Amino acid sequence: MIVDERVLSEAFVPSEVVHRHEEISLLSEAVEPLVSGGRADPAFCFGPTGVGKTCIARYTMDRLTEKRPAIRVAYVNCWQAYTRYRVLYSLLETVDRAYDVHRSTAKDELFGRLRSADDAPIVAILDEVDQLEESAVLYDIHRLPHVSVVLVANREEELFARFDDRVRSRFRAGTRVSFDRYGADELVAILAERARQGLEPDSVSDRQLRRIADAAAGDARVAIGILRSAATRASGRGADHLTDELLDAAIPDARRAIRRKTLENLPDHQRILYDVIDEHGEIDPGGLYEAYENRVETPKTRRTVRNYLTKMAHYDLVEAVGENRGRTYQVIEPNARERTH
DNA sequence: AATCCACGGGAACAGCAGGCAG
DNA sequence: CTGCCTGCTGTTCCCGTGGATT
Repeated sequence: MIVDERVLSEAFVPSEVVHRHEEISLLSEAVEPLVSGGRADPAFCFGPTGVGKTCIARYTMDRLTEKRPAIRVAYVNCWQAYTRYRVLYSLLETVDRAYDVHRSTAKDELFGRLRSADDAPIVAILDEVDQLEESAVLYDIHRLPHVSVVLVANREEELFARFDDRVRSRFRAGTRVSFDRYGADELVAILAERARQGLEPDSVSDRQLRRIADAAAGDARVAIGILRSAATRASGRGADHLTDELLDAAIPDARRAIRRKTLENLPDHQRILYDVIDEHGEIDPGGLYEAYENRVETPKTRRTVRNYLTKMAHYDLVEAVGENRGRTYQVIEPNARERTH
């Protein structure tokens, strides 16, 4: 029943984008100078999760390289590359200058390499850029005349709050493209297109697509996740179309699956912290550390645990309620609506 | 007023991977 | 191959800040 699994995956960039034409043309305009050999101002994509920011950024840059093939596009996800070193490394990697770069290459060496890779313009898409711990790397990149950046993040205010002063002033100019949540009709159109490309004809009805769209509440990632999960189950039992029962199972699944995946990727100690918080529902920092301490053989220090907790709060896994003395921690439920991440 | 508790920045430190000389 | 060196990363130590609490 599934024809092409990639079409239903999260990283898939469709060759034709449904909706978002306005956003695409704004973004294309911003990078247009590159076509004629100029330099583009920084561009920003802002919006909540699952509204197509990353997808559109990639799509638009793909179209750009069609116009001018010499342009190299580097995609960097700042969840993984959150230090200056990793960002530079990741950029070099996609630009193909990472050949003999190794772990022990000095940062300035990496930067120098990127600087000398100026035979063709580079567009750096920095995804989830609000996860960057050293925003100064943006300033470094900005100084390179042959590198243009597209920054992808959730909210402008929070992003700029994390910047240091130099970066803030440098990036004040630039094109902002903001993405709103999809309406149900738009989601249905997106799903229909994915189903057309990824599934056998008639394996899912319009009414079912509508149901998925409603359940996803404007989040295309969740919507596609539901479709994928339902389709996988269906083909697992040899069915040639989706049944409503399969959908019933897939809908609550999709959000939880995303959560489970992030939890699985969490290092052990952080997982345990999460579990403790989850079991208690609400717990004060002292009690949390105590419980954690009893559960592992070699506990990390309090300071390290604080680092973990701030990190986990960033992932939107846990939440600190209150200030100073009366502070407590609790988990954020995956189905919490309208998260402010 | 003194003490407690929590937070987070910054410096120091340890572990590790890879380069390189012998 | 071995041992030393370099430099990133994660962890810890130290400490100032600020709001409770006694």
